[in-house]
Amino acid sequence: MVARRGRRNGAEVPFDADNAPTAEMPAVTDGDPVRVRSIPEAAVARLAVYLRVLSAMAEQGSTTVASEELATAAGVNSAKLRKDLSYLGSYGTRGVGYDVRVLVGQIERTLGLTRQHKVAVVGIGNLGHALANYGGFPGRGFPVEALFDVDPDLIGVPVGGIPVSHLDDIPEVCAERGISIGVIATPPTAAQSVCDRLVAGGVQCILNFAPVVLQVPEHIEVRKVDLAVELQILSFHVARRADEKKGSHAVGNGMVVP
Amino acid sequence: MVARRGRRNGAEVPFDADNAPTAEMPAVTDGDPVRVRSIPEAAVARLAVYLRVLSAMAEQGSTTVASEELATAAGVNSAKLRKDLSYLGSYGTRGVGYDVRVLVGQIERTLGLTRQHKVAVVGIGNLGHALANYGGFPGRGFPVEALFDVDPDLIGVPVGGIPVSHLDDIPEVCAERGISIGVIATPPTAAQSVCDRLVAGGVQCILNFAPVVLQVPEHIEVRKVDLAVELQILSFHVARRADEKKGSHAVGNGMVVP
DNA sequence: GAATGTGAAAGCGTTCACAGCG
DNA sequence: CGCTGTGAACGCTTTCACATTC
Repeated sequence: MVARRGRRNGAEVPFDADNAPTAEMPAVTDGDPVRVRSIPEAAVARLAVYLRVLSAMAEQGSTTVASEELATAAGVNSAKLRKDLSYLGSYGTRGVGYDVRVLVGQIERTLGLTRQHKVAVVGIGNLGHALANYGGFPGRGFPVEALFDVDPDLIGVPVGGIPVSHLDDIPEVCAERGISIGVIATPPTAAQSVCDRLVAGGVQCILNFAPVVLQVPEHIEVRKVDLAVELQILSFHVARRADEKKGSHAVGNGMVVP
Repeated sequence: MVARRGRRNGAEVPFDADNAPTAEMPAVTDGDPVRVRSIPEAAVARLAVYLRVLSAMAEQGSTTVASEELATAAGVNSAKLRKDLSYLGSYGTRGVGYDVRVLVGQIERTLGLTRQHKVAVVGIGNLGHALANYGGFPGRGFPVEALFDVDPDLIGVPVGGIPVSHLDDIPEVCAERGISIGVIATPPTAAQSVCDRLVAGGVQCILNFAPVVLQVPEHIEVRKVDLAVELQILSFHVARRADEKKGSHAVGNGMVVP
């Protein structure tokens, strides 16, 4: 996966390649004082997955879960899972497992999900439409509060309950409504300019669906979702597999081409 | 199940790198034509990005490009870029740079883009619709050749030129049409069952938009695109930043005290 | 007995810095 | 001289394995 990674551009920074995911915090105990040791970026992504699995388990009435079980459900191995959870602190009970609700709470806190993050979607084409209609976005906590497009026919039309505004109004509207996450679902040509306006509007993070490498200031976090890249990675694996005729030994499914 | 982790080797040629984890091949790679070695997964993802940038450059008439320039355009540093390209072989000219067209060709070949990969989209809701309408999918080479849904009102209706079939017909239709990539855009509850049927239909790779961890046989490659996870990662960074008022002093990677 | 939490080791991936070549 | 190609150093992740705790 992934693989991923967002920001970074700033061409020539002398030293300080920054980018080190560090997040430190004061200490201890439960309650609100979050204790955030620096958590590896890779672990953060998995925490979100664990959270989903745990939520499902909670709904089904599970109260505790062992690392092995949770790991399996999340598609990782148990050592990794325990290590990941250990970044949150020690919330398990030896010989028993983890309390599901406690863990849900801890992960939510760590991921900052106790706060709401208002989302703007830019580009109300097929994809933007789909995103806007997700209605309150996955698992709530990410309400869509602004939509933008250039198409005059769309301006003012409500999509998923929110009227579409014009691209030109991005900075004001975002600032006004306190948008913290901008989603770019425009054609590639518009993406950079949209991005700049989002930044101008005070947005802190950007989720970019446009196939472009965005240039952003240091302090803006960017994640990209690139369909073409995903498909090409899959294509690579298909090709690799096809060339793997060599392995000979009992590989299930032969399918070789001389 | 465990997250997969494939052995990866190169894409090409009779020779099969011994693919043992550690070993780099001894340097002896002389100017041989395309001798393969294993390409890191992370590099593969970037190759796709380089390819896009290079194609754009080619269209604008560039014939050669230096690593520094290409790297900047792709949002990486030049050392990484050169390393990545070196996995393809030596196609640059010292003191000059890379020939754009040659590089495009090499990357396409490595990514398996010289072949077509037929795509099926399952779940013709908002997102599936958007995907189906991408029409021939990003950058051609990934024609959508089958659509599936459960909704009786949708069956038979053409979307983006392809009539929608029923989920139950996934195995037959996929096998018939030689689908190699399945895209899952269904609600989470349906995803695993859809996945199983795609596999039964001979699909080799799956791109999963549903927020579920899919269980698949060893030989199937899965990539997931998870909106909720992306947003939660961004949320984490917002939270981290908010808590960062603490270290106060300038960016310099403050290793803060507990 | 059972399962967590974690140092230490093993793998990977990125960056450095320079040799090598046009 | 300029720029590629790459061994080697470095740092992040994952895995191992076991002491620790309930």
